[in-house]
Parts: sequence; structure tokens; C-alpha cells
Amino acid sequence: MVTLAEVARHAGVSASTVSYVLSGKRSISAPTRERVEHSIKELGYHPNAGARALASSRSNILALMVPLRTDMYVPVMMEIAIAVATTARSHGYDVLLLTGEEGPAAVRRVTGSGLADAMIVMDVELEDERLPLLHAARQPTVLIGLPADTVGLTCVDLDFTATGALCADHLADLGHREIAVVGEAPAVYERHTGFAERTLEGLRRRAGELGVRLLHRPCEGSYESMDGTLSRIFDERPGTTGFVVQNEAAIDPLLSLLRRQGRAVPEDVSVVAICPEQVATQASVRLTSVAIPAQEMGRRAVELAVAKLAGRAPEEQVTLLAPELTVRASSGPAPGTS
Amino acid sequence: MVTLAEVARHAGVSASTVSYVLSGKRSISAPTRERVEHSIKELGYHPNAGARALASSRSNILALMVPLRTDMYVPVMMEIAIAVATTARSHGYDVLLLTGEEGPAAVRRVTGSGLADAMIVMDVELEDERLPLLHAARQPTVLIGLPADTVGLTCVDLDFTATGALCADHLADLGHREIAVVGEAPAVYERHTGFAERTLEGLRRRAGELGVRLLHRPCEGSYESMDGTLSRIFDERPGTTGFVVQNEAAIDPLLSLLRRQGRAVPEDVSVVAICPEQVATQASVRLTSVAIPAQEMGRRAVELAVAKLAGRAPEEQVTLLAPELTVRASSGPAPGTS
DNA sequence: ACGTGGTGTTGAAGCGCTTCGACTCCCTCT
DNA sequence: AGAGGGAGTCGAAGCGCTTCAACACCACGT
Repeated sequence: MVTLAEVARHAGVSASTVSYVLSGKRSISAPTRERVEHSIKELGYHPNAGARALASSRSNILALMVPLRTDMYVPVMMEIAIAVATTARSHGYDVLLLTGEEGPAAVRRVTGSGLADAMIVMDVELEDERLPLLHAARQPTVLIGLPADTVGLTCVDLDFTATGALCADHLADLGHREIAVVGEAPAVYERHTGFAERTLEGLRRRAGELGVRLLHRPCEGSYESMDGTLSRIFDERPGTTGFVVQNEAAIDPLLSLLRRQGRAVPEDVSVVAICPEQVATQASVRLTSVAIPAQEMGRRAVELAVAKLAGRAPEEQVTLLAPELTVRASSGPAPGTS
Repeated sequence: MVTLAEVARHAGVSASTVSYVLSGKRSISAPTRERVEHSIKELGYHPNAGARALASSRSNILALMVPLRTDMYVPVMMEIAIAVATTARSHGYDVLLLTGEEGPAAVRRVTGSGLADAMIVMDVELEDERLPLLHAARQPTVLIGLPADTVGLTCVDLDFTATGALCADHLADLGHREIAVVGEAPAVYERHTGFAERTLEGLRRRAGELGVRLLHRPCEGSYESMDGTLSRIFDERPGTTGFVVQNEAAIDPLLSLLRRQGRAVPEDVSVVAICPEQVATQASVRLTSVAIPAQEMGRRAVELAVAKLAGRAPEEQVTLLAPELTVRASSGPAPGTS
């Protein structure tokens, strides 16, 4: 292993000079810098991460807590994770992957050991048990998702309330008077995951304002449960002509079952999905959808974390990304509308 | 920040004693140990990761390289990643997430800096450009996937050759004489990803042995491309009655399109999928499938890495998991078979 | 009584890096 | 000409931990 001291000797300078060449924290004359850089290359020197972390009390690592659940909005999670990793690298950070499984213990471990300089937490619940720990931590934190109380927190999320309202608007504009919401799996609501409840709230409020009837049914992503859910919806509200789907996994089953039942999309029923662009464009019908900007969320979260580390970002800051609805082939005028 | 020295003072022992209590590398009398443990709890002490890494030259971190591509076998990747993270934790390791984007540079950075103790590399290509670097690294490596040349490497993978053969066997047993393989996207073959080519090889060889005709067509995961692929298949081989699908994303489109064309599964055509269990059981038809044991692969990879770190594992070791085919509702006797 | 071999504990020497203060030049301003 | 100051470099003091060699102690066998 080549050490900084060896580089210094090879270049004929002191260790501190090499360090300053590396960090740029002091000015170094061009000839010296070149000599040092040449020695670094020649010896194949790489700074030792542990020593660096110890001396500077900075690890250049960002911790990312992702939920363990493999059965839920996986593509979104993965997309966020990759955006986080990529953005982090562009700022000189590496990413430590923590699974939600450990919960608060993981937070304690990371903050206590100084393993990471900052944390990014996904899949935040309204009353998340990790919040008190994160508040108390030395390291800055950024949440992807919104807890009930955001005092003193930095959060990034899609504005799901506005998303719900947007969906309601779109369907109401097209003349739909009875809308069904195919939601996430019941477990998601039981955990009080913010985004699911917020979407619903946005939908309900706007539907109320517009005089549109709204029926919400949670739904697993399988064909069986979608089948059951669909029957119950049409039993209860035979006049339903508009659907809003929030569960990615339920999209294919929904389209498939509607087709089998002889209900044409968008002639008989309109469908609006809340999902990543890719899912919307690859479904059997090109879906009118509100995109979940996974990449953007990951990127923003890292940038906020880095800004907080540099001391140039307020403690409390809630970034809500404005939803955008793209009209595609799955929504149209309600039947009987001129 | 509480340091080990403070704990030592508080407990009335030397720093080294505290260290030995923590690591268990020397015997400590029960009373002393209890005193130290009590002090640790009382002061809320957490060892500093950087200092530890520096002094012991062990970071207790495993690096995991995942491909960047978000559009490909995402659920499998995610499942492996989570299994890796979980298993690693149970061995006292954390996981550093590296995206494939950086390629060899990431390998150099991690091995050079001693950031991680070992590496787990996913999505290995047959002639992977990272291999030479991994060979030269101080840190042990485990590959998930098989490169062309495995000399001196530790690899874990599903036996895809056997998987292909198994699928061919199953369909042949049911009397199918013309089989179509709906493969991964063309890009996957262009990159010479081992598993795709191996599956095909297994299929071809066994089909040849059994006198079954085999047609292979790469396919993207969208409806459009599936539609095109399907037409070409039936144009070229109208007698096709068996399908093997390897691209997860293509499964739903395939089933959907077959249904629309009036071809019943499994009465008219049989479908065998190579995918995770969950995908097979949640599709519109419960699919006969060979499971991709993502969790198992992740777990094994970590265990091998840990074993190598402990010096109790051979340098070269290829672990091929035996495929298992589960018969479900998508495969049956070929039409016209008694 | 004495050596012997465990067992439990300690002091001190680093691990490889960052960073602070100090020093030396040399240029500029008055 | 002398003060003042910026630029470039260095030495040394740690950062918090691990680990090695060494020591003290006790119980044992002879």
C-alpha cells in the first residue's frame, strides 16, 4: 500500500504539501503541484478512506435508508436509489445502503459511528419512529416523503395532494361524475404512509368541490384482488366511468380485466395512473398519467444533503415537486358527453 | 462525541481493556466486562468507524456493484441487493452501493482506498472489463453471474444452462415440437451477458437432442415490440405451440397478446417463464416457471465473501444453483396430443 | 519453596491522514 | 528603506482505535 508519506518523499516535499495538493485547501505553486501529481500517478497512490475519515471527521459517505419490502413500488425505489447514488458520486460521495428492516437501530449505528456524513431516508411514515433519532443526530438528514410534522426537517416529495386534485380535475373536465380510486395495498394505509393518504385527500377534496362522486378501494397488485376490487366497485357504483390507479402493480391487471369485461378504454371508462413515465408508456394502453419523478427526487435529496453539509441550506425546508399530468390514450370524454 | 478513552476512564480500566471487551479478542473477567459494558451504555458510546478502519485496516463494509440500467430485471436486482444488505448486516457488515455506471473506476476507487473489505459484483459480462482489476485487488471478490473465464474467481449464479435444458424438457415432455424463445432485449445479448447466452445454449442443445425445433427472438418489454416479435414468430413457425420467456417485462404483454389473438393458454400454447416466483404467481395466468432465486444468490454471495475474508474459502469456487421448475397453469399437453 | 503456565490487564506504538501555526520569501506600498 | 502582506511550504500534533509485548497475579505440581 502506497501512503501519502511515500508520495511526499518521492516528490521531495512534505506530507502536508501532498495533502494540500489533494484537497486544494491551500495554494500550491504550479511546479510543486505537478511534481506531486506526477508522483501520485507513478506510485499509484490512493488515499486511505479510514485515515481520511479519522483525521477529517468526514467519511464522504451518504447513508440511504430504503424500505425492505420488495413487493412495493420497486421500480420507483430503485430509480430513486440509483439517482441518489449517481448524484452522490458527482459530489464526491459514496452511498451506504441501509435497509428499513433495522429501523431506528440503523440510524443509531450510522449516526453514532460517524460512518456517514448525512442520511437520506425514504418511505417515511406519517409518525415515523426514526424521526426523533434523526432530529437528535449530528448528521443532517433529508427525507424523501413527508411525515405529519415537518418542523425542523428537510423533505423532498411529489406534491401528492396536488396530484390527487389534478387527477380529479382531469376526469371531471372530461365529464366523469363517478370516479373510483384503485389505491395501494391495504398495508400501505395501515402504515400511514404519507403519500397514499395525501393523494386520497387531494382527490376527495377536489371531487367534493366539483360535485364528483368518489369511491376509494385499496388493492393488492394481483389479478385476483384486482378482480375482486373491480367487482365490488361496479356493484356499488355501476355508473363508474373514471379510474385513478395508484398501485403500479395493479395497472396491468386493471387494464386486462376491463378489457375482458368488455369495457373499452377510453370509450367506456377512462383510466388515470400515478406512476413512473416508463410504466405509463409501456402498458397495453398508453396511459394518461401523473409521473412520479423518482430521479428528480433522488437528485434533489442528495443536493439538499450536500448543501446542508456545506452549511448553505436552511434546517427546515419542504420541497414539493409540482405534479404534471400527461394526457395519453387511456382517458377521454365520459360516455354520453357531447 | 464519547470516545473509548472516556469509557475507559469511567470504568476505571485502560483503553485496551475496553477495546478487548468490544472485540472479544482476549478474555476479560466477568466483573470487568460488566463494568465496561455498563459504562458504554451509560455514556452512550459508539466506536468511531474511521478510527476503527484505520487501526484495524478493516472497514466492515462490503461493496455491491449493481448495474445502472433501471429498465432491466429490476425486481431481481432489487431482491438481490436487499438480500445482500440483510445478510451482510447479520455478519456485521454494511453495504456500499456502487452503480455500474462508473465501471472499472469504481473498482479502483474502492480497492485503492480500502473503503470496503470485499466486493460483490452483479451483472457480470462474459468478458467483463472489471475482471482484471478485481483479480489484482487486495480485497476478495464474489461475482453474481458467470464470466467466460472463471479461473481464480468466486462466482454464484443460477445454472442457466440447466435452466434452459429444463424448460426444453418440460415442453418436449408435453409433446411440443416447435418452441419459441422470447428472450431479453437485444442490448442484453450485445453486451454478452452470461445468463442470457447460457440459457439459450441450454435450450438449443437440449432441443437439438430431443429433436424439437427452436426459434429464438430477443424482445423488449413493451407491447409494441412483443406484438412485432409474436407476429414474426408465428409467420416463420406457424406450428409453434410452446413459449419460453426470459424477459420479465415481456410476460404480461405476451399473455395479453396471446389472449387477444384467441390463442388460449395452456390449451393452444404453453408458456414457461424464467422469472422470480412472485412474478410467476401474480401474472394473469399462474405461470409454469423456473424461479430465479434472487434472495438465495444474494445470501450466498455475502456468505462466500465473508468466508473469504475469514480465510476459510478457496480462491476459486463456482456455485451454480440447481434450477427448479414449478408446473402451474400456463403449460399443458401440446394440441393434438393424446 | 520454587518454577510453570494460565489468565487478566496495561502501556505504548502506531494506523495514514488533516490541519494549525509558524516560517520564509518576495513583492508592493508608503 | 522599512513595514506590511500574500503565497508557498513545512513540522508537529493529533484524530480514536487496535494490537503487541510485557507484566502481575494466582493456583498448581513437584
